[in-house]
Amino acid sequence: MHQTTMHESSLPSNSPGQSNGARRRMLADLLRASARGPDLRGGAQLHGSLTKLGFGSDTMLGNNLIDMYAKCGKLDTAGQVFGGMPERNVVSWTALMVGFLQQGRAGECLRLFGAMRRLSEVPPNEFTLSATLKACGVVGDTGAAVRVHGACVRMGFEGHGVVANSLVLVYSKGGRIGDARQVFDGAAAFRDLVTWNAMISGYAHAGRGRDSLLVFREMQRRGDEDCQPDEFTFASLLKACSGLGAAREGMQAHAAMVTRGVSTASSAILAGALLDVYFKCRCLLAAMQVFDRLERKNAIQWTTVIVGHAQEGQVKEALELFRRFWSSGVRADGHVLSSIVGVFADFALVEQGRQVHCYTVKNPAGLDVSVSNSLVDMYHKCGLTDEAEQRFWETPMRNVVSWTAMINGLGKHGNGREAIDMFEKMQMEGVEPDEVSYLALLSACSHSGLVEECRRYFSMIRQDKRLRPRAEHYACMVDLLGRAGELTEARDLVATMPMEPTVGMWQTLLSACRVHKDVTTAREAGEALLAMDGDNPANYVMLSNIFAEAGEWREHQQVRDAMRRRGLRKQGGCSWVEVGKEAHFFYGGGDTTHPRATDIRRVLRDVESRMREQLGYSAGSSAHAVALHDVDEESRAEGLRAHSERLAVGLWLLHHGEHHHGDGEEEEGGRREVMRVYKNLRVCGDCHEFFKGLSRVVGRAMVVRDANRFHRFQDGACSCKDYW
DNA sequence: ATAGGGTTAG
Repeated sequence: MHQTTMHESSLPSNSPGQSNGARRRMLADLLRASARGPDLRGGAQLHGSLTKLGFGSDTMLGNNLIDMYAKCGKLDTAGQVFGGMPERNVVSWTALMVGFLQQGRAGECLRLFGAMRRLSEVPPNEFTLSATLKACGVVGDTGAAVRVHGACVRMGFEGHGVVANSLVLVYSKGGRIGDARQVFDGAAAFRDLVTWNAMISGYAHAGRGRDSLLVFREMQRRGDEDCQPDEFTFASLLKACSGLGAAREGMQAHAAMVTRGVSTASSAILAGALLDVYFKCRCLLAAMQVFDRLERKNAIQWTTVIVGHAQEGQVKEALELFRRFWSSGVRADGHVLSSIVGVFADFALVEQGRQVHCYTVKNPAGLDVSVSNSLVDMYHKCGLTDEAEQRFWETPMRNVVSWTAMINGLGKHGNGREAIDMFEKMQMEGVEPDEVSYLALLSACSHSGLVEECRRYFSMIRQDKRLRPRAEHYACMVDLLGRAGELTEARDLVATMPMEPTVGMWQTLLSACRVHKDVTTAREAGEALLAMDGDNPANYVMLSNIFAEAGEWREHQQVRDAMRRRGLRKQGGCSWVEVGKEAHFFYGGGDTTHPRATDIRRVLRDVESRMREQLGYSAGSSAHAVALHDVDEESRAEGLRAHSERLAVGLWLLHHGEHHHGDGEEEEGGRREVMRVYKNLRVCGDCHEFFKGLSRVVGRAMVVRDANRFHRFQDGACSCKDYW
């Protein structure tokens, strides 16, 4: 931070021959400079000098002192000065309020406003009211903001710029975008750049990117010289583009920034918004160009690039960036940590997540309940129920999110009864369920096939006056009915529910059609799905597979052709495995880039021949494999051997020397380590068969997490009952 | 004494 240096010679006490009034003004100027610094030492020195000079009771200088101490983060001292003043005016009150507000203590700012109204005769001015409105926004009390708005009108400040700007902001943040617009329109006569920026940001915040762009264009069209876009304008504009996924507008905004000389160096937030827009628009190269050029990178910018890569499936790059971030020494806060743990959860990178867990034990951010919740979720998604539970019970101040993470985790592993127990315990601890926790519960019941319980809880949400079932809750019921084989009822629910069917619902219904081999319903659902989400290759793959498995080769081919005509390609499979605290990635179609690729193939052939001898297994002979690959038998088998999930398992076996001794030795603590492998898509049916046999011949449990669920293989069987 | 921007767990 920039420091203002104070020289002894510049102190007024050393400048004889000045009038008292001139000294007083000079002290005020110097205090303002110390506040800007901020320079506490210089400011405190001035405090001493002005007392010596007999200005101890001066209201203006007292106000300057309050401001200076507040800007230096010394609110206690600012409060002492305030308390010791013989006469306090509106500036004294406002300076202290703004001080609390800027130090993030909005509640105290509001209490101070209350005290001012009750205990003093001093009327508030436009700055007092503006600070109060902002504080209402920070504590999320829009109702209080409306009352303050009333006070503004009564006192004749409504039209004042500062007040209007704060009103626009507090209304748009409080979800009352219509009221914000009304204030904005009413302030047409004295709009300044801040008013425009407030409205642009308000629309962006409310998810109304189009309106945000329109207000920006209107400002541009007027071409007012005082209203040329600055870094604040561009930050909000970019946020709007990002929300819209509007790559072209985002790039235009970036270009306009460059021509206007607004650089990413002028604000870290602007740089962050620019990164965000490029990631949302999937322009990773452009994003990284911006990122690489940043001289100083903050934690949020690092998080944006890490999460941005992960969301594009570029896990390897995300991890590399995380490593760089971790060693850069940039401090991470709770938000950053929970976002990053979220990435590890999505990709089941438990060792990476543990690293963060260890860090949080020593770091104050570890106390953040959101970090704890994300760790609970991560352990569940990595299949480590015990560790998730331990972390859950260690969480202080558990909230509804903590409980939901547990309900969800238990549900995903097929422990529906335990999930219901958790839901009941949560209510006994006085935590009210919300929509998301109900959703977790429904999904847990559905996964465990608890049809009646699921129906019961579904009707409970409808009875709860606070809550309303959303599309996801209906989707869950569709899933449940689909799994139970009640495809007609599922189809009827989709047709009669009070909202439009979502893409996810049709996908769920389609996958149920696959399990229950219902080609008729599949045709209908498939048609609706492709009409809504025709750019997603996974939909074509699912539908064509259903036709193939039913022997409807003509329709199978039609769907494949439609997909090709659209220029869509099946998303590449990718699997990974953690060995030696390092994640190794394999891509579909015979990835030979791993340094031990040859050894891996050898190990897999080894195991396969043992499976053939002991269990009569042969690659590519299962019904799904035959249906899915319309090629000759030998190349079909070769293709399956090249599947990424098998290569990942091969590396695990190689690393643990497991293929040499079938019974394996006991590992530390007498517990045998479980093989864990992850895949971005659904595990292929033939690999599923392969893993069953494998768990038998190596005498070891394995957990495979794919895009859909967990599979636990043990002694020749899998925990999931509904896999094709 | 003077308003404005980005990330956020289930």
